Amino acid sequence: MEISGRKKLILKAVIEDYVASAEPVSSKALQGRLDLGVSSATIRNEMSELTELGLLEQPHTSAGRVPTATGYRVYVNELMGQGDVSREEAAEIQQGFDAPSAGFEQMVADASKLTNKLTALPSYAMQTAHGAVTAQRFELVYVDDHTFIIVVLLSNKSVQNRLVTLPTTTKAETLTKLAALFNASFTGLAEPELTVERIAATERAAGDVNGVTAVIAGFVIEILMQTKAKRTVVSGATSLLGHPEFHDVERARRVLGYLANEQELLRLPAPDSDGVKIMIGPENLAEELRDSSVVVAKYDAGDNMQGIIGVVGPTRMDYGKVAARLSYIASGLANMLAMGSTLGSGEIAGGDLDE
Amino acid sequence: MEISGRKKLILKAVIEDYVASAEPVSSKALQGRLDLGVSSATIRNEMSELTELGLLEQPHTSAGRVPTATGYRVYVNELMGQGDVSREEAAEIQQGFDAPSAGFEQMVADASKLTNKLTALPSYAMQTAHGAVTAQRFELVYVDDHTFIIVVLLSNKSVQNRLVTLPTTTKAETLTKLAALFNASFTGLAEPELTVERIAATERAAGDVNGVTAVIAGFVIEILMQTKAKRTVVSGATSLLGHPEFHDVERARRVLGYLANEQELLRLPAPDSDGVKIMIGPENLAEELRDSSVVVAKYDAGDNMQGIIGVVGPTRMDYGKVAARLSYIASGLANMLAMGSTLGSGEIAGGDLDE
DNA sequence: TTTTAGCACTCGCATGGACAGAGTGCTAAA
DNA sequence: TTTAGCACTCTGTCCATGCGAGTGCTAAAA
Repeated sequence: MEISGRKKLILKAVIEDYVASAEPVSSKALQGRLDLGVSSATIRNEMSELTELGLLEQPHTSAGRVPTATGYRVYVNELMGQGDVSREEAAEIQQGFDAPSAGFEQMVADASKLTNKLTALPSYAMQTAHGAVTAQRFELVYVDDHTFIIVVLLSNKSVQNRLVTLPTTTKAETLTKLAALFNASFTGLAEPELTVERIAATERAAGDVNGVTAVIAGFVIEILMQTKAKRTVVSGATSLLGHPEFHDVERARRVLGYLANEQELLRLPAPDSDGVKIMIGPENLAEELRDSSVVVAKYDAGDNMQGIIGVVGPTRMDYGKVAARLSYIASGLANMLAMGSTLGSGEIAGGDLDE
Repeated sequence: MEISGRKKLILKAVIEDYVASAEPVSSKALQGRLDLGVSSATIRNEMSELTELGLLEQPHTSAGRVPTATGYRVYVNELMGQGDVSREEAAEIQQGFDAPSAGFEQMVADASKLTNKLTALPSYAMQTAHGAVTAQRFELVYVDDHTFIIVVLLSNKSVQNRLVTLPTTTKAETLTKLAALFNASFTGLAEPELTVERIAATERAAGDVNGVTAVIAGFVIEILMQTKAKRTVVSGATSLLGHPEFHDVERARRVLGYLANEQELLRLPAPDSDGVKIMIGPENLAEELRDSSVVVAKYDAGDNMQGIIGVVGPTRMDYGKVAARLSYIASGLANMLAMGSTLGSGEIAGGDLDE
């Protein structure tokens, strides 16, 4: 389909006006706005054709025009300017990342909060590793004869621990021995490879009769499984209610319900590579999002770590601005994570030791 | 103020009818419901007096009656039956607690989810320790020359860790020595007692020139501070929208905004001892909750651990039922936590090792 | 003194008509 | 191809009307 330059200008103007005002846009309003040197009747004719092309629609016969999902799509693909991030926003983002945060999960959560703040839209984020997560290093910390701590360093650089209290007695030497055995036999293995046979072999090697080996192995399996089950964090779900399209409670509830469901969020499509993906209205597979839009950025923080961060909002949103901020935040986050994995978040705490 | 038995009966019936229907209650409806052997006119007279007493009110002159906050208060204090937990619900709660969960934080979060499910109201929960949290045990796990893990067992039985990566080299022996020094000098101390002098002393004792001691101490301080900053978890905020009083988006937004703010939630009053506290409408100090109610239970899980779990909802709620479920869940949670700290969550994972 | 039947009264809410305003679509001329 | 002009359509608001629910009051009954 071929659409004239003027039609494009008009479509762009309709969308930008509508995004700003939430009101159907009239031919007269455009005439004032566009300064094309043509009358409102001409614009009316063009709008009428844009409507036939399925890019605009009328809420009712004598109302102005409103973009359709297809209209937004054309806008996003061809017409929209590169949104930019203002100096103040960039500063705010920097500041958001400068605040000390404990561990990768926290950084991702902070980035999501920041996104919510800068877009006024609910934001979601999740971080994943390519391939399977394995244990890299085990440690068993003796606390007392009935208590010890399991510490596992995972291949995605996250550290997990469990406090174990048992009725049976476990000596410090036993733990030392077991930790060595686990480090020898179970590092680099993914969860399904921790078979009963291997565990039994370790138990024999340790000369363990109390079943501590099995208990520890159980926790390790649990940890690996929980890490495999990717965690999603959602920030600022309530912001949705600030947008007029969600003043209808039922509609808001559908989307908020969707956001509250981690499993669903995981199924949202992500960009193929680094960059931003935009899904407009009915382009969303999820029924609940059919009248909303999703903008999501993917980032790669090296070291086998990657993740996505996105927002959900009304189809009437400033896609350029949102996409720009999102990708700015995503790359900032990627930097922070990459830095964290080489320089250590030690930097952060080391700085202000004395207060 | 003295109110007759019949007035009490009528007040109770008005409240229970209104809670069920969300519609103002008429004298005729009560006549059918109560079977007092009196006419609607008599009931009307009583209702009129209850209105003068400030226990009921009329939305408009010719409407039925609706309870006031004071009315609910009298109901809660004197009239309401002991809500009970059905067999199915008890089973569901049990089941909710049986699911394996990792660590105390997770158990509390699960209990909050369960509460949300059983009350259809947003639920919040937080766990605190009496007095200051101190470190009980330190461990430093060597990963490679530039990487190690700090593991701290806290007095509230939670284990925290940090992965540290430094540009400088730190040998395994150094870490072992440092861990011993930290265990000797810093256990049992609260955050403000980790003074610069003590840290410097440890640094000298360790012969540390690279500043690792300071980095570790920094993390420990951070961990203690974060633990002191109590964490609140909120579940099912969206459920609020299911109640007709929150079909007004602005009103819903106020309360949801409040719930999203951890700092605010921390300021909510808690019951003085074990038991349930109910705050009705304007009894709430927080402006945002002035037209909502809060029901909150406190539990004590021994071992210096205690916490609260509560719900926020419309003043029109079934206080008896909510309070009963809440205290049932709270005591279940207390049990689980107490068990966890003696028998170990080891029990949980130990069970199903082979699948 | 308390209860009750009866009735007038009030108020909310739904319905329908009238009207103004916004914006379009179409036609005929430039 | 553009435009001026005009008829047409649809929304939103206002007002009047009527209905129904429920009360408050009064005067009689228990």
